[in-house]
Amino acid sequence: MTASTYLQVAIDVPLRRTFDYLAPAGVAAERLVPGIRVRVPFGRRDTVGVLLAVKSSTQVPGRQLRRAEALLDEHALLPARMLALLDWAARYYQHPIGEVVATAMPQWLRSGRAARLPRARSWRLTSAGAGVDTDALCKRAPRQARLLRRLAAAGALDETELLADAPGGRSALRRLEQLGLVAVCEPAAAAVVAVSAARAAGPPLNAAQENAGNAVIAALGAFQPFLLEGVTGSGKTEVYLAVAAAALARDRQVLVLVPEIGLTDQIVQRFRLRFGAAAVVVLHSGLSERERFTAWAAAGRGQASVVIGTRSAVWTTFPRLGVVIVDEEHDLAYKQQDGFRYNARDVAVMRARDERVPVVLGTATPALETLHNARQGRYRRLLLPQRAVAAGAPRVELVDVAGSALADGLSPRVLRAIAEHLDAAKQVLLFINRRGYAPVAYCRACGWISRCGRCDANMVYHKRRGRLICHHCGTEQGFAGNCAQCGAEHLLTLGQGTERIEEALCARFPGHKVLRIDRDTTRRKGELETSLASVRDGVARILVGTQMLSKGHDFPDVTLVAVLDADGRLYGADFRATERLAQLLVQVAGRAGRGERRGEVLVQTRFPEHPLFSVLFRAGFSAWAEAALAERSQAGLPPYSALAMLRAEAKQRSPVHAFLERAAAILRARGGAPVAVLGPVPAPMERRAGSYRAQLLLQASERAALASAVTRALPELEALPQIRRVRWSIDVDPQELL
DNA sequence: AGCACGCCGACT
DNA sequence: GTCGGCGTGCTC
Repeated sequence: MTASTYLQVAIDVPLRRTFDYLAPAGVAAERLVPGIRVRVPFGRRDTVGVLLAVKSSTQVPGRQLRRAEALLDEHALLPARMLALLDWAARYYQHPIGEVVATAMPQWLRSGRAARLPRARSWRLTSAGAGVDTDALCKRAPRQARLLRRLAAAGALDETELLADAPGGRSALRRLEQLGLVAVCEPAAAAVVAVSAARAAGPPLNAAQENAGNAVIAALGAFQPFLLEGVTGSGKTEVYLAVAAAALARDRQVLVLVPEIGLTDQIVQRFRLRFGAAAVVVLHSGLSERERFTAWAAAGRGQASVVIGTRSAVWTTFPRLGVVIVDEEHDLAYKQQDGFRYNARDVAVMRARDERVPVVLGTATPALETLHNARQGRYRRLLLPQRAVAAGAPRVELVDVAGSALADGLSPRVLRAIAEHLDAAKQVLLFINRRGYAPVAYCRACGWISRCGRCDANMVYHKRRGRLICHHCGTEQGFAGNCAQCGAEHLLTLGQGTERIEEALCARFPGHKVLRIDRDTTRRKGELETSLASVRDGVARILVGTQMLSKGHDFPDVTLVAVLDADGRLYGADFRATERLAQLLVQVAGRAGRGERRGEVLVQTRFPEHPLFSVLFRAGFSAWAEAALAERSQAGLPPYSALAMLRAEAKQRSPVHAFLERAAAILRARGGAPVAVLGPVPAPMERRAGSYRAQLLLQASERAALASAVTRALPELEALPQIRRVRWSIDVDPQELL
């Protein structure tokens, strides 16, 4: 080891720099591979960092340099390409490199644990196990019975495949082993998990699906983004499967991103059915650390063919990535809303570029940014025009509720329609974007309202729980209908949420099962699946839910969809509010009539003349989007400009503004003419969870000008004495200006 | 983010 | 007299 070898290390701290170390004593130079983990002394503690580069010189004075203690890996956990992507992401999102690198690694590895995978094992029945009456066992131990049946059917199975879709399977398997009913066998003895021809073929594609799939398949091996536009039911997933099959046939791996956990299950099942359970691994926040590491490592070693995951799965490493698929690319869930505020869809595109592979952005309602890229020719547009199952587009009707007093928020027109569809033995879906019973409680006697003490917001009445709950900070208090101030009874509860709608429908349509689906009814694991099952098997007739119901799920017997509160977003403060509403309305309409019967969509609004409705429902989403893009262009808003938001918050108001005022001065000085510095202004909900919040919006027509202004200004901001009195963050490409 | 140092208030 | 409050400074 020569003295002129320095390790440049990323450490998981919120500092916008790296740290140099001497190599551990007695380590061969060949082992100093960028992408391995190193254990290093850091301040007064020890921590795990990632080696970014090996250098022959350093700016750090010799007396400050310390020696790394140990190398934790033999091979790079993060390959050079991933390190380059992370470096880009840190600069693009103006976020500390150490935290960015940490994002790309499971906690299991960040904490310094060995990167060894548990050895792949296979299981077989013992003779005792073969003699078990699984029907009898099913009563007492259904999970064990299920595993025994699988093994009986397959002879022997790889552990991954055995435990796929088997909740609680790991402990059941352990128990079976203890009982001597199953045993580990050599992998060679296990049935080979072959992707049989029949399995890989899938159903025939229609012409549009075929064209779309072929266009992507023809692009395999080079960078090319595709916008796959298809309404709900047009069969995007079949295109994904065809593309994945082609990539797999070339011995390439596939990354599939989905917006949220709830949507992984169904897509995972379709991929597993097609390619075999062992080929497909899942990555989302519902996994244990061990499971997450196992899945991540299986991808990194090329053992998993397909990774399906939520936002953070975009950082999975692959030795042979072949294609990236981003489902529902417009979804806000791809944007991380705290800490390292990346957008997984945008990272996916950059990732595909680095890896020289195609990326497919699928949606019925493209984000305006994506549409703009397609119009500029940067993305190729693929259309799936018709519904694969042809029932035709649903009929949309606006229900004018201006000036009419509604019984529990339900107009006579909507109630009539519900009765009709129920009589026709169909199911009904109602959307209201608010949980709880009523958004506010009010005392006529003394004027008291259920205000949250820590937020600029009202506390929502949750009747079933008998509580008032603030949806912004979680503060709760008991509420039995009496005024907290004067003790008066029978307070008014104003407005409606899912709970009240549910109650009203139960009263009006006795004999029809009403099912409410929102965060309150699906809090525990598996509850959503149970609810969805009772919709599909027809037990539930009326569904009331928040927008979590609007996504992805296929209910063939739902023929009526009603949106009860579209107006909230019609005049929202955020310039993207109408984009969200347009996307929601189209997605929601897609829930109606996916079976053979034509669906009906009712939208309650006090502004039926609003142009959004006429354009959206007469001319369609594309026409609306073209108009919206023209407006954005006029106003100089994204995608025709770049935005960044500097936010700050503190327990008192004054330090927040003191900091942002100083920051604004610095940015105005450093940014020059191309960068507009707007603010600071209080956040739209200034007080939240006891903190005062304010923000500074930066806007420039050229992204590069904005980026360089921020890059130049940040060191000065960090040196401000006021910065220590606030919590602050920078958000590049903010999705919500709130 | 941690973690330690340092200088002022109510307690075994 | 000390335990501990959180302001300040630093991390190769």
